[in-house]
Amino acid sequence: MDSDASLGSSRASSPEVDDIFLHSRKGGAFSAAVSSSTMSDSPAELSAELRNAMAMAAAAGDKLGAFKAAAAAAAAAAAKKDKKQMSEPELQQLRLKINSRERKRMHDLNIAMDGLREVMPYAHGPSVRKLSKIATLLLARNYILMLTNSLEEMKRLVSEIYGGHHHHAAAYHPSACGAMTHGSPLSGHPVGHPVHHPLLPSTAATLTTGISSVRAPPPPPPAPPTSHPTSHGLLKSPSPGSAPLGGAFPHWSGMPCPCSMCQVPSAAHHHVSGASLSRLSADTNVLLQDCELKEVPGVEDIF
DNA sequence: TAGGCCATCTGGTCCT
DNA sequence: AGGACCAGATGGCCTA
Repeated sequence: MDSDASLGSSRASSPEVDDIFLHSRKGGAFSAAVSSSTMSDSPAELSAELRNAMAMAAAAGDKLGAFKAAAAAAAAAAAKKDKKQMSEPELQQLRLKINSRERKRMHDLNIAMDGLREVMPYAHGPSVRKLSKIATLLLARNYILMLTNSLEEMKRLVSEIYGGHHHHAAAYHPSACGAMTHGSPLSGHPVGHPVHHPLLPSTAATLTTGISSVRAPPPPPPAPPTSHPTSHGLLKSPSPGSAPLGGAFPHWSGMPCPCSMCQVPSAAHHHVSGASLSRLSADTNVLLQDCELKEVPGVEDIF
């Protein structure tokens, strides 16, 4: 049906997104997200030849598939000739085929972006605006840095517990996290780094399988925000019944909060144009809802 | 209404 | 040669 299926990547370094998100795309959420984009597959200036092909194919199937099939067929025929020798309709078919590929590529990119959004610790739900692409990327970067810091901190603590040397103590996470403001030395640090640790429940599995696991139905309304006193238990497991990193983000009680206390050092700051800051700040406010932190410390603290 | 975000088209370049 | 990748242009939609 879909000629795009035959237009798979030819690069070994480009894993087919269908493979990665196979199960997810069978669900409704992704499909809806992807199909929400407008498909202008029927330009007004279609050649009569193409319209005929489309009409014939459309009789047997859906319009988009028919269109793509016709375009692919024509393009395949046209491809045998030199571009300079191709007729106008043939060039048009080729152009349509290329456009279709590019659309698919961008759709795949958006699917990956949605997958990234799903594992990001921010409020999900129909009433919450989706993170923009740039905000998603910046948050993801920060999140990774945060997890990295947490991992190092845990390594340090473990070495302390087992009588190891106190190497690079306080070198990581010099913020208020730790013994200072979070009640206990361990509180305030997120669970979820993909490295299995004997003292912690393995989260590697959930992190990796969450990507390809079956996507849950459309996200439920945002989970009740968890406040600091209860949300920073380091060793807490995900709440029962929640799908770890799949579907709507289950708001792990141990998830890192994006508040300024838990943010990475300022070295992680990046360059964001002033014009973008207002929008990013707006997006950031969504993140802060999880923490019940209404004061926005400034975008620099988040991104 | 301006600005931001996004999808799409398009031509060029790079890679396999 | 074909396809992936990239960036610029364009137009639509939405929000402050």
